[in-house]
Amino acid sequence: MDLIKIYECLCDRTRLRLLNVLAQGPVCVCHFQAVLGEPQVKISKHLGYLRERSLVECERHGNWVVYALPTKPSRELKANLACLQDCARENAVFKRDLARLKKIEPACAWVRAGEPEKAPGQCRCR
Amino acid sequence: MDLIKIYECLCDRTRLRLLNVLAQGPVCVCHFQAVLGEPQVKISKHLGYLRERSLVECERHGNWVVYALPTKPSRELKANLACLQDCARENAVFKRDLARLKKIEPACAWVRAGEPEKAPGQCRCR
DNA sequence: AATCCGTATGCTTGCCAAGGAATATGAATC
DNA sequence: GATTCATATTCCTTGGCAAGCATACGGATT
Repeated sequence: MDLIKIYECLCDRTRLRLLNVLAQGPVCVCHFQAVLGEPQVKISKHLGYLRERSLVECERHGNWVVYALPTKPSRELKANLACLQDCARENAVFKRDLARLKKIEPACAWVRAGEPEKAPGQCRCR
Repeated sequence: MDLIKIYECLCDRTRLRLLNVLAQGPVCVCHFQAVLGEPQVKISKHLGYLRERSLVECERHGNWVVYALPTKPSRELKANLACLQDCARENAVFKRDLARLKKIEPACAWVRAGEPEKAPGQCRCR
């Protein structure tokens, strides 16, 4: 049952926040740290958890690792992510995260534009 | 976050099967045993788990205890149950359960009709 | 009151996940 | 080649849940 694997990923607060942010587009790990305000280990471990279970994909560009939702999600995953989006819309925590993401956006424009060669020497979003 | 409580309930195979069956209407514990083919303890414990977290409600009629989905589910719960239904549609295990439920239906018509006084002296569905 | 039936609860064992501290990796810069 | 930066992994402790066995409970029947 793939469904269970999905629900296991969804039953943690931190992972829900990660997925909610990812729904806006690809994001680099340091952005997650800035947006969620959680320690690096925590973020990295949960991303690893999601990665092992194919709920996210990642790509390395130099020092930076950019995470994104799967390009070809299963029917079940697509349905549940949509449902999550629906539920997140009215949630204070999720909305706050998205607000912080927006503030950071200028610093990570290169990610959104898919131009890793424009990445700055040092992270400027924290 | 109520959402997490919901997902915690959904990340177990047995509980998913219980909820899938309940989506068809109220069901008594002995029916679950017959439909899922799982031991009584297992069924009862998972129903208890769901009950504590308000994903199901129950009502006692003599020896029998009839379980049902909440009469007034939250927005989040409603959305996720609908999503589950959507995902379950094409799943072999879920479909098999519903087929077994249909076979048993005559023996538990009194539940569906809301007529506990017509319950038989002994359970006839196992 | 003794018994039977359907259902629930304690108890134990084993596993897995979360969190944090320290450390490792891989890539870039000096 | 040594250092710096972003990210990942390891080790450890703690807590919670699944499963099964035995037993308790509540209601009906005799």
